[in-house]
Amino acid sequence: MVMQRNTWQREAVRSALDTQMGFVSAQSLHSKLRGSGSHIGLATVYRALGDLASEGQADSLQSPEGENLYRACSRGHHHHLICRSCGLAVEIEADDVEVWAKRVASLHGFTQAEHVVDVFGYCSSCVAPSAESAANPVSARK
Amino acid sequence: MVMQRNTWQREAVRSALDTQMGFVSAQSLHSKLRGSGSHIGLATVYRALGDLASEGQADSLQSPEGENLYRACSRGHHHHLICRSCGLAVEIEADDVEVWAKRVASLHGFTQAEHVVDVFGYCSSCVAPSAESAANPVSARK
DNA sequence: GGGCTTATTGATAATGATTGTCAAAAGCGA
DNA sequence: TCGCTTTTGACAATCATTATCAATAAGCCC
Repeated sequence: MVMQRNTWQREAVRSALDTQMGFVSAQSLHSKLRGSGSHIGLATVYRALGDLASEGQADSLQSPEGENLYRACSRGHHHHLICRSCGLAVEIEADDVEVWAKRVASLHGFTQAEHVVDVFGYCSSCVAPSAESAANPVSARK
Repeated sequence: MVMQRNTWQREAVRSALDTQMGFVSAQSLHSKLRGSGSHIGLATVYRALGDLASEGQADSLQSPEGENLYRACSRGHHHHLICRSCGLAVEIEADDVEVWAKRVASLHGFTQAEHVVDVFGYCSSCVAPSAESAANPVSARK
């Protein structure tokens, strides 16, 4: 087992993530840090975020555009309601869904089920862009 | 409006997708096609898949590794139970989840809610790799 | 069939996020 | 402080995907 060392870089990433409202990409967190004086390396930000995520201190998900987004979070498994405009994320309870996912999986003979459940929308502050005329909302996949 | 022309390439992609058990990436569909003689271009496969997806003739989702996966499918909105090993996908009904997602979204003042709900696991043919010893299952994100 | 117009193709370059490399720098226990 | 090891960071390397653009081929009218 490897000894984990404490570096100011790791702290910088952790606290930058803490001050963040919603989910952020590694790239934008890196530029924010650079913007505030720190000259931390990009690879380091990626590493730190990856570590935080695997330690359970951060939560990660993929944006519809395929970027990996992170958010500070210490609690266990849960899901999010994410604003497509400002990135605001609300943690939501989804016990029903948990149960449903497990049931569906075993019903079909699947084991070691994991699930991806996230809801995207526009929060009340970010009113939906031109309501009806939005014939092609962001990330319409189907 | 633009006129849509019928090319053998488009057909090739469509039928290659049809003969596919589960979800495939554009890349692997391209190599499959090349492997069977056709010398269709990669960009064309991407374009064809994108078109199929936006016409509703194909279904798309992101793998945990960040690739876009496609599958032939003509029905409306639904979700999948996907085998992490062989890619087999079972379409699952999730009316409860639909309702839940809408309710949660409006409960928090979110509008134009879309959701991502997919369950990954190992199908009965692909027994989970060394059951218990799997301390680090594929795509463990948290 | 013969042209004509224009959508489509495909080889390749470009992009953009993420990861690998490796020498230099910095933790931390002694 | 010393020395051993983990980390860092600049940069190169990957990898999926998209843009470019000249060459090709569909659909159509004759």
